[in-house]
Amino acid sequence: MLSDHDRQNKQMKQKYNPDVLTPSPGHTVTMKHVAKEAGVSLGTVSRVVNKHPSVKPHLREQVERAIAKTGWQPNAVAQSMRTSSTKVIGCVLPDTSNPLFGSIAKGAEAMVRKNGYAFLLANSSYDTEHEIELLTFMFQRRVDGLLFAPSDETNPRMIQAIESARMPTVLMEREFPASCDRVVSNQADGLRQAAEHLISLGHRRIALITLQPNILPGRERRRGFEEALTSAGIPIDPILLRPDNLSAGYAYQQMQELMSLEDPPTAIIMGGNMMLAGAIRALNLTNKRVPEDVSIIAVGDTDLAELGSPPITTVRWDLEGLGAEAASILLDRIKAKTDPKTTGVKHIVRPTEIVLRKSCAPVKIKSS
Amino acid sequence: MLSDHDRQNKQMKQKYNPDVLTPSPGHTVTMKHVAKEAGVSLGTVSRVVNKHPSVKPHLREQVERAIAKTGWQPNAVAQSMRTSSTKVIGCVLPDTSNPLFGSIAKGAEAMVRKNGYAFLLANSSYDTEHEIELLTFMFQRRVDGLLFAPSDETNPRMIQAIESARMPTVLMEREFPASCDRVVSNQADGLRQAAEHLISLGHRRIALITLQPNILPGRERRRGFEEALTSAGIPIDPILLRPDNLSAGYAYQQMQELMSLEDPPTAIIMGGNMMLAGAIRALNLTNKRVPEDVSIIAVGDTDLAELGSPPITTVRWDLEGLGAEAASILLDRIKAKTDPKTTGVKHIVRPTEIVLRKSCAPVKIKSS
DNA sequence: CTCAAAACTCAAAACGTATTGCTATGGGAA
DNA sequence: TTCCCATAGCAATACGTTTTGAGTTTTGAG
Repeated sequence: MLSDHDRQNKQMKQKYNPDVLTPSPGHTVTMKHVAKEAGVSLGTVSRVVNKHPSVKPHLREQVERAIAKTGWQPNAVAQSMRTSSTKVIGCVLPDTSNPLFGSIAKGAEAMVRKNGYAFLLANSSYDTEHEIELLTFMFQRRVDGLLFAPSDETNPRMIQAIESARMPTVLMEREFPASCDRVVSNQADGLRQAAEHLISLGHRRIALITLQPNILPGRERRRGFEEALTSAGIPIDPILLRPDNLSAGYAYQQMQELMSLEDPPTAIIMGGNMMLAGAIRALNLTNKRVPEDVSIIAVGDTDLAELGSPPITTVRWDLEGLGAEAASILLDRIKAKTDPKTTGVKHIVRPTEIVLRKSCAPVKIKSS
Repeated sequence: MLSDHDRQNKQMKQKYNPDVLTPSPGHTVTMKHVAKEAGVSLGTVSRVVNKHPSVKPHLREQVERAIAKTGWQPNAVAQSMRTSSTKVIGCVLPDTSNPLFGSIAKGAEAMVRKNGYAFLLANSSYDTEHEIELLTFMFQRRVDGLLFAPSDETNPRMIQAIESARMPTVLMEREFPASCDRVVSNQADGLRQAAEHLISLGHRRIALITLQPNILPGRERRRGFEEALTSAGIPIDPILLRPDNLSAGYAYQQMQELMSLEDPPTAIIMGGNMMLAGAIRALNLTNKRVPEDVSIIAVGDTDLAELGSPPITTVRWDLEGLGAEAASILLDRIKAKTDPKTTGVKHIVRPTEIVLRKSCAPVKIKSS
């Protein structure tokens, strides 16, 4: 006699049950096929796959043969469904074609993959609204965690969004009032080194072109710069501070303005990794020579800085390492299932260093 | 009276059913919560969400309020499960920190995102075995399609792997004997232009440092180069052909060898986008001047080429556009559900161009 | 040789959504 | 007023896994 349920089940079989299907090449093969092939139940197949100890060697081998024969591959979607863990780390960056973010992404991706997670990448094009959309996008995909470098830390909508993002998040080169783990490089110190180097060469009129203060590196670079000047007893001339943008175009334009000042700077720090190109373009238009007429330091090391002429002194730090460490912290968070709100945020600061090349010279004695 | 199933169901409710749970902040909120909140059935919520026409405005609004109130967000994992489509495009590249691949990735990612898909990225580090693993990784995650640039087109294991990969795939800058859509740039033409330019300047001893022939650009660059020489009636001197690797280090080393030949080339083409840096390093060690002593053309445009001194003549093409077009073709494939094996492969060739700068000069009259 | 405990295996439930019949709830026509 | 039809809404099912609670077999001791 058949119970209600049996009948139901039987009917189902007639329509859908893979038991009766030969796993033809076109059809997807599931654990059911494997179970059928091995003459064993679903649960047993599962335990073989997941290396659960309590399954006899005999059966285990039988199942493994069946897997090989059917060519079954686990379906990560179904696994995610069942375990409510996607094994995916999301990563939202402004622009991965900027080698700065590209390298961070690479380091993060490697770490993420090494731990068996997948790496879901999205560029925001420096657009806060887009970033907010991407946050919900990542949440809807139920990523297990998020690596994030927002474009504007001060935007209230962004602050609100990150506060309510229901996923473990690690910020990279950024910080928030909200309690959020973060890993950053010590830009203040890098700029301090750069400024001190110039000061030691006798420069007193030093300009800084850098990012806007609504993201951490913008603030920190300025802070380190100003601290170095102040320590040396050099007053800060606001006209030499150009803290508004990170593009090459901005650097190009500010460079021109600075050089045409009536009392131009004798040294300029390019506080953004794309800026060197803009600066060189601007310099090419003038008859100023580096370092004879003006000393230059770039923040962010590149081929152009190393191999251009003259080679440019830069501030550099380990981008891939930063991405990797951020990923690592995130994975720890996920594994430990702890919340920064209760456990306390993790705040890593990584070193920066100055690499001396040929773009800085002692200041020329001013006609006095 | 309760049927078996009802009892079962009831029991279930006592244990798990969200109906009786207040969707507390910690708990995940599902469509069930929304249905409960709206006093409506699950199916109705689904149809509201999916904009199915047959739901009264009154109810629709009610459901939307419930969604807003509960803060429900669709679970993409469950959607993938149900629809057996993940809306994810996988992308496997050798190394995204190489700006060549980084730009391709960026263009692809933008296109993919624009179409509502997610972008799953993985670097293979130029390792074929790793690439094979990544193929099965991508399959297990059930990506809807794959963008791929393998590191070795000739490896039989790779050929086998790509043949049996059960997902729509578009190759970028690569080709396979297997029937596979692909989009490539016209490297042969680019190299032809480069070689012809040098020939027109009187050069006859032209060297080519380029990638190994087991990937398409390696073969095509060499082919274009040799065709140009042959057309001009210039014999090909094997000693000037260095087709083995794409790294800066290789270029550095080959450059040194070439320059110390007893009959050195008067012009050199660097057929790899990372090679210029190596070449410049090598040149910096010698007293050779560019372009006076040796003319240089680089394949792949970079800041260093544009802004170094002298600025380097290069062959360039639209990387982001290439990535975007590859993604676009893949998405079309997915939408149309067609198979290259039956429909015929799509093979896009995109133009390359030469950009003339200051690194090439007429050949010096040889002492004769 | 029997029985209790231990060791395995199995069937079924659950994850959150989309969809398919089907059942009511209307409204309109006769 | 009655009957029928169109249609809005509902309940149930399936997607492919993992896991649990409930058997069932094996083992070892008495």
